[in-house]
Amino acid sequence: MLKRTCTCGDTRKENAGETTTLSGWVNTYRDQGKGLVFIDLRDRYGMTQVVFDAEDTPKEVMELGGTLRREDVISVTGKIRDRDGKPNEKLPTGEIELVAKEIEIINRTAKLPILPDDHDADKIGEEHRLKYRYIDLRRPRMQKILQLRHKITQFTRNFFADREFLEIETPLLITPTPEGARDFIVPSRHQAGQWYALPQSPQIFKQILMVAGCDKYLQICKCLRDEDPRADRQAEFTQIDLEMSFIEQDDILALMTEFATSLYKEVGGVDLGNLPQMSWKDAMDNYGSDRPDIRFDLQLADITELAKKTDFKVFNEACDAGGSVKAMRVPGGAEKLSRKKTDAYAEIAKTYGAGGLPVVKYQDGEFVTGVAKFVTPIKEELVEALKLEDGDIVMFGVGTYRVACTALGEVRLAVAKELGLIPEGMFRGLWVIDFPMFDWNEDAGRWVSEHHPFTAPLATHLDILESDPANCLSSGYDLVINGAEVGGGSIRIHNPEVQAKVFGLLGLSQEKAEDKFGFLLNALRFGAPPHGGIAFGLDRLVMMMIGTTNIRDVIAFPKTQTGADLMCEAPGIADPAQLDELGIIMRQPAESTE
RNA sequence: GGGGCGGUAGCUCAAUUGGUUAGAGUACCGGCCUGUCGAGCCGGAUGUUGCGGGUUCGAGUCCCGUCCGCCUCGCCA
Repeated sequence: MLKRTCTCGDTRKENAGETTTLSGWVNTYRDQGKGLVFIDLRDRYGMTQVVFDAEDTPKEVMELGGTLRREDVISVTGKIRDRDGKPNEKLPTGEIELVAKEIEIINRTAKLPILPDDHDADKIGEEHRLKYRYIDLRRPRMQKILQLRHKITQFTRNFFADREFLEIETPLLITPTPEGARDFIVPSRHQAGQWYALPQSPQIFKQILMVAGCDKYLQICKCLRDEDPRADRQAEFTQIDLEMSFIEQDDILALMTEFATSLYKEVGGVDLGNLPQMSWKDAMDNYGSDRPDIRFDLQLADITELAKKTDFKVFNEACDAGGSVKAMRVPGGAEKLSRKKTDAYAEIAKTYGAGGLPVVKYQDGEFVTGVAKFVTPIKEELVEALKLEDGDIVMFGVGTYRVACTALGEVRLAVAKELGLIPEGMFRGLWVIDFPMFDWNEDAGRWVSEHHPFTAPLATHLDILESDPANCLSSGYDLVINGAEVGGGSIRIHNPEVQAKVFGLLGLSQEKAEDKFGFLLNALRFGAPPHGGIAFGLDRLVMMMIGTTNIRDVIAFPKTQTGADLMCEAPGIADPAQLDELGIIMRQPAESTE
């Protein structure tokens, strides 16, 4: 094999005259006739033009050059030539070209299903890109993403290694636990009928590492949750997982702020600024979300008390049921937002559980259209409360507190997008803190953890943990950037009695808690240090820095919405002998007989 | 589990009201061309219209079912 002496990305003008060998894929070929063929040779590092020129290239090499097609793999040896007055300004190597003297055609390509060209690859159906991932990943854009992802993990390892964190692996085959996401399960051969679970996160293990005296832990690890995916969510994803001992919330937030801001600065070239803290309540109240996008203003106001004074049935029913009425003033919205638009926003509100989206315009000192007749009686107070100005539009979120907030919060995002209120290229982050410990789940008829069952209540709220769980706040915290949750964590419970109380509130009997989490409760009994930590979503960090909303773009081998890997065709059929060994009998689906 | 969009040549798409032989660009194949750089020009080959059924003289088009992909609600401690 002709061994390469440099890559397709690093030859420059000053290398002119040198003899070099390049290896790579034929990105494109331009056959000018019998005496002149150009190819762009591509590898991970870049692209270099190779020219087969009858005046300088041996005849047999010339002939082979003419047969090259896109994505053939070759090695070429030749002399670097200055292109003088005719550089290709699109390429870093554009000032030179390699004049072919010797060629080895390593592998011809079969007829290509897709082309790895950034120019048109974004139009290719994702199904094809996933099936032929090895071709798709050749694209410069995908290579750039893989490299960025590597830079982020390298930066992370260095940052935390410099601060005494130990990278420690935790098991993939663990025991199924109640609470949380649906587990992927794996059968045990030695103990037929018993099952491992794949970890939803290394949560309990990293806490036990703290009990084990490891003090500072880091792992970049896969987490698996058998739940339906979304554009920004995949059943199999990666976390930057951290835990520390003998610290308090502020210590973690300070260190993680330093990590996040320096990561964004040094890898992303972006100034995150400082990361303000906002309580969960303020986030919900003012932005209608526990992950507020603070790149633009447009805040919500609570007008529940005012709404009670109206005769509007929609308001009254929500208020009578103990719910809320939220209002959002859109400056100048009366003209900018047509009926068609506000109808579309109503559909958004409905998907988040609201009955609709009452709307009113404020023009010439009067409320007009929509619910004008219902809110006119509270005109003065509403104008005052929302600081309304002529030409504004007001939208209302109505329902339970969470529905009213989130429905209007989602409309807020849609309006901002429509009106172009979100500045391009801006990154704004914040810490959301003071989460509630619990959320009441009507279906289950019990409290469920807002964060997870190991999250400690705020020290100042420990006394109301059992007496008033609804108002008990936790020491949880989320890092939110541009309206996306990129990380979250908490101070953990390190006292077995407190942990047992929380399990109790979650409806776990003492027996079941001991059965399912006994190893954690046990560990806490043998000298557990105070500890806490955080996990960042690596995929989300990469997505944000690369500017994509598609998580599959930042994963080398992602899965589809039904959990399939279209390239390797997972999941697949297991051999009956394998199943037999595991003691598994398939219940034949009725319709699968053909 | 629910809602929405899509599936036609290797790829990206078109195809009128249900009507002739399902077209175009690109990739591929052949030819021409000595400075291209998304090369250009000329020609060629390429189809289970996702799959199964139905309506009809006639279905890519209409109906039913089903599979796959994407977006989304629920779900994701």
